[in-house]
Amino acid sequence: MILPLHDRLRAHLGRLLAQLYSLDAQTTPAVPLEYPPTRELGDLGTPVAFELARRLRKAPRAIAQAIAGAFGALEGVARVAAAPNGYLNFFLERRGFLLDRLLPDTSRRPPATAAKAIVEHTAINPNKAAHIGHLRNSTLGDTLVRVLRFRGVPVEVQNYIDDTGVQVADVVVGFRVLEQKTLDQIRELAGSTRFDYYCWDLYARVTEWYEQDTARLTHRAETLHAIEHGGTDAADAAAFIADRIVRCHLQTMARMNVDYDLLSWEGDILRLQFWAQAFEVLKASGAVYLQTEGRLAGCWVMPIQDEPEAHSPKPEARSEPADEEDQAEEREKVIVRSNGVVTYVGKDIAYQFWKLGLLGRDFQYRVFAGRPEGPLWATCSSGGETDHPAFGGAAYVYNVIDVRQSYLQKLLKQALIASGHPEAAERSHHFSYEMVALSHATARELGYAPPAGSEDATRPFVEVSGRKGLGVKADDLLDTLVRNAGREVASRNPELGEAERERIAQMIGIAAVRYFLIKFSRTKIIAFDLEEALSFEGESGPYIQYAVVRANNIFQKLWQRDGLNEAGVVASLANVPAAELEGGNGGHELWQLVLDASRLDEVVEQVVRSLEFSVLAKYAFSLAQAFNAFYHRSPILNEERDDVRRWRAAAVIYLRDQLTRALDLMGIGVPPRM
RNA sequence: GCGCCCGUAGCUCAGGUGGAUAGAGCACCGGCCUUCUAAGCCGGGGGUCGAAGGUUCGAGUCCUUCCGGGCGCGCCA
Repeated sequence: MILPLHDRLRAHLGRLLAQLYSLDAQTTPAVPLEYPPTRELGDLGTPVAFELARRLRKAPRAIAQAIAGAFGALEGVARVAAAPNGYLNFFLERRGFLLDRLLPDTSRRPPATAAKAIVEHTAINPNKAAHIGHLRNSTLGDTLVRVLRFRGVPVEVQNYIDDTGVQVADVVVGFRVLEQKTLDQIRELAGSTRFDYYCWDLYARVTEWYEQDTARLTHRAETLHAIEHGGTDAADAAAFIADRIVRCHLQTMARMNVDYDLLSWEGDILRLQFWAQAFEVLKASGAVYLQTEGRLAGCWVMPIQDEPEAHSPKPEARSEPADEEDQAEEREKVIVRSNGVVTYVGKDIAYQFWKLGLLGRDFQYRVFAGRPEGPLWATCSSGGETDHPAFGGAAYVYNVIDVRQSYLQKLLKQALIASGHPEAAERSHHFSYEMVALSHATARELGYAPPAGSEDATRPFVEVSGRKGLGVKADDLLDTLVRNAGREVASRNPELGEAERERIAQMIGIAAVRYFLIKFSRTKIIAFDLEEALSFEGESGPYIQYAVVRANNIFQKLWQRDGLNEAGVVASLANVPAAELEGGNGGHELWQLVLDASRLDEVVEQVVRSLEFSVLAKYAFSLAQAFNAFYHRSPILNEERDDVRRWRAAAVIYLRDQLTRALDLMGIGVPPRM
């Protein structure tokens, strides 16, 4: 970790600048810290002299020299230098830097004093198998959870289950109308087939069946109504299907190392009348009102501010006088329809209120499944456990949901502001990301080729469609990846037993997908290509795992051959000359490794600030890359100079530990062999 | 029409709150396995950063306009 050093250096420089140039808190410039392009120039550097040059009317170089001259002593900093171009550079105490970081990793975590955050992710309709797009959501969501926890934020992970929606209703129609199945027959089927796969196909068939005769949509409406009111065969079927499919999804996600604290069921939000409660709040605050005229007469509506921050009056002095009256007309979003039924937005507002502790009403809770770490909880409407953890009521909320929902997520924040909770709106984040589409090659493999000359054929990718059944099922993808990884593992480690090989193959396959889904910016559409995702070479999760496995091998052999363990190496360093680390043997490669490895906390800080995980992925990859290059050039086991050997080992211990942590933040484990 | 996003090497993409010589993977070419696992390493070719203006000591990064592409804007969820 290097952030504490940054902080001390900034504070020291801040005091120094204030003193040297008679600046106060207002006028002292921020001190940006960077890494000079080579270690010859320094380990840390700042261009702060450029900023001061304008104000002081002096050359940057002269300012840098003045600061360097007055710098004095700061623990951890060996030397300060003013570069000819005006940069101010710092050289660190390398030996102490590394030794500090090799101390046992206790009490280093920031204390969990921060306020609770809720992260909601996954939220797959419980009517069919999960696909590759869902994996992007849950991988991003789970990585967010891990990264926040690393920063010391207590996180509650929720998975929203839309068990009362159209998609579940459609599968109910498929079973009951299309296939004429009773609930018992559905149950039997669920016990004897891949139920989520079966529903995947059935859902596509129902969609097609509707398209053949749109009058058949009455079945959907009837089923939807039945589900909402309960107590019918159709409602029971819906409940059974949703429960079973959710369990399938949980299994898929468990393979991905994705886990939850609470499953929030939409049915409970309805039955417990969260909306009625939220409606009172919204009415009382005037956030919604009853429209009495126009086409929305009879609806409860919320005014929409299109440009909340556009306060530029646009001095259009010559705007046409009377006309364009309707330009001033406020846009309105319907929250409650004229028939009295609340819209999706309304339900979402109620849920968001509950997440932030603003609703004044709570769910009941049941144990949904047992796990080694403790029960997985789910909401319920009645008969819940009396003893359960406290859920909801968070200070921060992150809704992980794709970019197409931006408009609605914006309305959510407006509702919070309008009902008098601007600070809650400020703490509500829409964690948005772009879609996963299919490359043409992969779509073709799946049996879908857009007709030549059609619009789809000209696009760079093919859109997935659950309704058409077009997409890569998550478990199929994982199976393929694991199978490929298993073949590789077997050919390299023929002595491994089947169970161990399978376990390792799982870890490698998961690393491949998770890394693949993290390495692109959130705002980038991923054109998923099977062949590309199957590659374990180059910039991939397995590449990084491989680096750690190699590092671990070194220490295994060091122990077997020389009886030297890691603790022994670290303990011996105090009396060993550190020329190899300090550049005395020519070159700074070893130190570069240590410095890079120390930056994990800085990278995570940036990741949380920008909510951009590709930064973490690239960081881990470049660390692995640096290690692999070092590995080839600088032996440890066969290094004859004992001091060199020990410092190399020490640096690799630290790098390996940091890389392992980085992988863990991405939900990727380290196999014992590869 | 309005809003959001994308445009960087042949392809796919990175490029902290502007800073030191624009990077990586894949593909292509040439090397490296009696020495800690070749899922690796080393070397090579490859760029008007969509275009034009502007701000700045300094712009791939910030502002404006334009071009090309995607998505969103419902008494659907």
